[in-house]
Amino acid sequence: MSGPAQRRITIKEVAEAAGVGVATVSRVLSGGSASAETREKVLAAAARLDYRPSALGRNLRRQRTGGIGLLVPDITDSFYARLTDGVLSCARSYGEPVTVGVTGDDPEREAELIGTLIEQSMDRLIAVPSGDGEMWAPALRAGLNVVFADRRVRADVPSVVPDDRAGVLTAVEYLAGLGHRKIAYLGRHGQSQRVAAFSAAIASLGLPADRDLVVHARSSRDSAYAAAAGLLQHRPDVTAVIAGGNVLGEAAVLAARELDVRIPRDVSLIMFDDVPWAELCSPPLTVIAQPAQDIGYRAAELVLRQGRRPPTVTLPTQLVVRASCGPKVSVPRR
Amino acid sequence: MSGPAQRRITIKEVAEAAGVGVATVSRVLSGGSASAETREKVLAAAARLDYRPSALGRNLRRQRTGGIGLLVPDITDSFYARLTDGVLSCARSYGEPVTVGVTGDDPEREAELIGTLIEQSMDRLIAVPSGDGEMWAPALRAGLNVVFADRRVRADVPSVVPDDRAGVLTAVEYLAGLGHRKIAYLGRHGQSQRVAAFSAAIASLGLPADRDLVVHARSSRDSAYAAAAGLLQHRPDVTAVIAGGNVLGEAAVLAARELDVRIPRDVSLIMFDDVPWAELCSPPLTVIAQPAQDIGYRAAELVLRQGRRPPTVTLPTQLVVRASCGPKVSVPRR
DNA sequence: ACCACTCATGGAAACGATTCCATCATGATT
DNA sequence: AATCATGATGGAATCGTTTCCATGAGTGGT
Repeated sequence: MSGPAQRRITIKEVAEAAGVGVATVSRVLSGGSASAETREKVLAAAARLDYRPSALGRNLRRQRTGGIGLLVPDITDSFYARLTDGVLSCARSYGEPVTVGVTGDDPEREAELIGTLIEQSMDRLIAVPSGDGEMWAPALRAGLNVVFADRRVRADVPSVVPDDRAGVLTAVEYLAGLGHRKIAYLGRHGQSQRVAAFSAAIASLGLPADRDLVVHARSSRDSAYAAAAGLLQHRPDVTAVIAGGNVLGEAAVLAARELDVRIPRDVSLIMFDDVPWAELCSPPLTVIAQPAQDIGYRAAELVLRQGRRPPTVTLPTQLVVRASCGPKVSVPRR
Repeated sequence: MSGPAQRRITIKEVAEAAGVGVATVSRVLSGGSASAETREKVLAAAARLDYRPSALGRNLRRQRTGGIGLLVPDITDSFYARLTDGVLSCARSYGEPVTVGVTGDDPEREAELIGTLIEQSMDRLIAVPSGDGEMWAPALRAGLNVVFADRRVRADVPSVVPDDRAGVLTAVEYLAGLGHRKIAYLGRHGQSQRVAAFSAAIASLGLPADRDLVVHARSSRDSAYAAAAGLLQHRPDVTAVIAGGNVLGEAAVLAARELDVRIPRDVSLIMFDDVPWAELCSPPLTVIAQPAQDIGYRAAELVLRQGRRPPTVTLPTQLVVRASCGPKVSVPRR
């Protein structure tokens, strides 16, 4: 099927064809100094032979692999897909390849993937961290150039995150303004920042604190559905739910339908992350939009442009009001 | 910030620590023959020093980079995100890293990305091809091990594709059974297979052929919306639309709303690719489900397991009836 | 007791690039 | 005219691994 796998042109052959030494070829091709005459000869020979320098040789000598590693919990989640798109978009303009891994929010899998990346001598990594900060100590000690995206678990690693505090506060204030007092937060693991912001917001508005009002799911759709259904079923007193991501939001809508809980009549719903279908949904979902693509792009910039790196870049979120929130019902459901 | 970038342990140091030669270490670690005694010494030394072989050195020597390249048109599109997930899932079980690039369905960008991959000596590639078959000749000649996914543009390259013919036929038959005769296909570039299948299905059912009933969009959401709006606006006689992907379907629903065309009363809609939100949509969308994840998984298997490779794997699609199709209206719109 | 044969073992070459360093030519300065 | 500075150039070392090949030890057979 495939041909005789034609051998690759090496720098030695180019040198021979141009009648110069390999060192000169290398210099010309990587912008070193050379006389106009030899430069031309080398360039001509390289073009004629269609020479492509092998990244393998270069990387071995340079002791580092170009390219970026990217670790996301779930590429199927629109938020992380867009984040990935941002990374790829920035990396492309630098001509850097990106190696993607999905962690499923499992610290063990994450560690395994980091291991693979280190084995490849990859020295730049963008990650949506699953585990706690401790886990990253060995990777950092190995000289890995890490940037966190979406979540921040260590102060000594540059991070690009959405403004969770403001986003949560906006959502809670909006719901409180509608008269809601029992507001639940439906989140996934790894959102400690947001849960903290949620509790703070609840407290600052003088609403009743209740630890059971934050529910956690794992990263699968099944787990999200179970968490949403559990919340709606066991807490008929909550009148508003904040879903901490589009998968959670989707699960909440589905669970509400199944349980015959109407949105927004019976319970109001705000979803983190604006996705195209939020508008198509019935009812159209009120959301806190997050700049997923920007987060990825900025993280890639940070990891590619070494040097002065701000500890944390925080990107604004935005409340988009549609039709999934209404005034508090006067009598509790059921 | 980052520490003194501790130097990497090399095989030479392990050999020294174990009191053997480097060749022996290499043999032990890659499963060659060695006496039980030395094997143990080597393993102990490697463990003690936390030795990780450098993929760089290995790859240079072996003249090939492990890992898989993956080229998709748009990672933001749920279909390709799921396909990617399938590839990653299979690759993970082999411990192979995956390098992802997005082509935007632009043959030029695609060629550029292939170049980058070849530069990395990557020799395995899974691609959703954007251009025509010709484009791939150089890559194949370079000894690249290619598998196509989702689309098949060359007979001499193994491909994993959904059963477009059956899927389209099912959709057209379903709509015809509802009484529709003017059925439009809203597709994107690169779907020549499906367009051919569409024309064949129309013909086989004795429906009027009309070339203008297939409309093409580029891969952006804007382009999809424009195409959908154009179709609905200029062809009030079509009573049913088949959208060739979830982005197109989304655009069709949006455009229909904007133009006050009601689904399914005014026009019926079938969307290719089942996505979670299809059920949440108003109305819930009737779809032709495609096994996106499976396509990716199978393609990865094919590219990883060399040897006997079937020319084409075709995976079944499935009609999922929801609420976006109705009987043909008796009077044309407007 | 000698030969043939197997098997573990380590030295060294190879992969393809970059880069240090020595060499040589040329032009400028004393 | 001799010396020095400058700059272009090519040989060779280097990166970390795998693998070829030679060596030596040990075993069994005649």
